[in-house]
Amino acid sequence: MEKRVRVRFAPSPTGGLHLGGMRTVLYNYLFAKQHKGDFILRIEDTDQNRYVPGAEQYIFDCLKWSGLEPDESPVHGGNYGPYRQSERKDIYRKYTEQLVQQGYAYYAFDTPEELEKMRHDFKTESNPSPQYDHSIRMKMRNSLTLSADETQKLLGVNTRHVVRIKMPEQETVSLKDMIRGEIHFDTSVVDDKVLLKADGMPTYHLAVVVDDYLMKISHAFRGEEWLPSAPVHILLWKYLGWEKEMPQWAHLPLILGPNGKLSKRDGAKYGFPVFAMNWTDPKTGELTEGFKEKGFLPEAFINFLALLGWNDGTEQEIFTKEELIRKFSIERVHSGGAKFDYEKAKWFNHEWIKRLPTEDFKLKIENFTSDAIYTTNLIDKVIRLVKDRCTLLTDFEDQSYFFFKTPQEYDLNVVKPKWNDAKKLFFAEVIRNYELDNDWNAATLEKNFKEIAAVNEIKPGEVLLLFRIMLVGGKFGPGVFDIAEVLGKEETIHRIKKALAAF
RNA sequence: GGCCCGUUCGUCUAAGGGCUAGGACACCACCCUUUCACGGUGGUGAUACGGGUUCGAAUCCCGUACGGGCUACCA
Repeated sequence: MEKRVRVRFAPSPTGGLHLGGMRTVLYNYLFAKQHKGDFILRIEDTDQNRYVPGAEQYIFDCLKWSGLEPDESPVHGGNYGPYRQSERKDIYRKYTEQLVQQGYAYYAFDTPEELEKMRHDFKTESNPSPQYDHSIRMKMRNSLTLSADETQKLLGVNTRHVVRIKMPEQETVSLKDMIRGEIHFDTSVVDDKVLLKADGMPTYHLAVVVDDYLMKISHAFRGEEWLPSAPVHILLWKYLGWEKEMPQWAHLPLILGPNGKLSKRDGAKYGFPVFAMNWTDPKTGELTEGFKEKGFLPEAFINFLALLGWNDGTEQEIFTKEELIRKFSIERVHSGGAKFDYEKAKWFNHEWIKRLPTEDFKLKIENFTSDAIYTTNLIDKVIRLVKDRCTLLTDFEDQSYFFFKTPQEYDLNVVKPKWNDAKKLFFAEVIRNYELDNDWNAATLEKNFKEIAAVNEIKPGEVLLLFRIMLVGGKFGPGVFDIAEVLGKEETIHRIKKALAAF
């Protein structure tokens, strides 16, 4: 049977597209691709209050950058549309009516004020948050307590109402989770969840069941936070007569921050991204940083995300997307939450940068490097020398600017104690020697440099560091003769002369 | 409060009744490099606690503690 795996998002980045949400996408994607099935994205536009302009496109951009594009979605289309819930209101209404007729659900006319009063009146020390459940529902205004005539009258004049599921008393609902095994719930402690809201839009509980059935979803993986409402969904599958077609469930563990669950705030507070890409909230103007703009490769992003709660049982840590598709198994996903470690995430990125061919690296750093540097003819040579020193793509310019700019200042603290007339003469000789050099490669440059030092009875250690300061200004950078080779004869000699004047 | 989920080095994790509990990140030391990184070698460091089952428990069972989630006309 064909596998159809789906993930759902609210059109609001905070509604699920942080690290945890992205990992949910990733696991759904890997499972679908492994079984040659379809990966389906749904958009949860059931709550207009949560809708954020531009968020839907942003979600797709993030998936595209990560290489996790869905096969079916509101923007990609498919044979099971429409894919937006706001366009499926009639469908939800129809199944809701069916549930009411069969006695599995009921109309509730309680106003928000009445609900609030209920929560206040029934609040006790041992029950701080009373629920609309079997013990309360007969004390409220709904089609269970009202006569049929009264109910019809209220409905006839379009009284605002919701439809609630009628949770049975003292039944045990069991769920078989692919990660956690069998889980049991007592229906007495689950409340009568709203299925259809007063505005005619479904809640998640109704939509997830109706959509999954109609769209022939075979596997549904979602965050652990959904576990408590799973009995509602299972009962709905049963009540609607679709139990045999119910998807297989897996509830993924949470991703935690430095203290407690990972939040958008953690990112700002500890200086690491929690979103795949930069997001500017159009309402507040607040910017949340993304891994992309921070200088991460998408390959590294999905690699560390996949390993946050899963491994293949070997000691392998670096996986390509293709390897992940091949080796992923939902059964090996952990049941416990995982704390996000930014240092390790950076390590993954470094590993991926080291594996990147220089031509690919060059393409990746284009947006992180100023034009003045990127367009020089030295760039390819510099990349070869500097690439492996970059942990983030943004590191490149810091690691290479001195190739393109003659030092204006020198680390004189290093120079002073070593500087004397003998060194001055030594470098004058180096200049003379290098001026005659037609080969200009690091090996001969080093050989000649050390020969001159030997002749002058100077230990190479006495002058190597000075040479470095002359070329780059400080104690940093790749091998000093490699730098000289890339700089070229003219610039190298120019820098020595300039430094000689400045020391 | 109730319900549900969870707990192995600081962090991510391996070990599914049987050797000195293995690896990675981070940290430390040494080597390499007369810079800083990379790299190499080594080191510090964990089965939450208490019972039970068993010849034998990180592993199975019970309890406790701790952490997390849910408890909306949000997802």
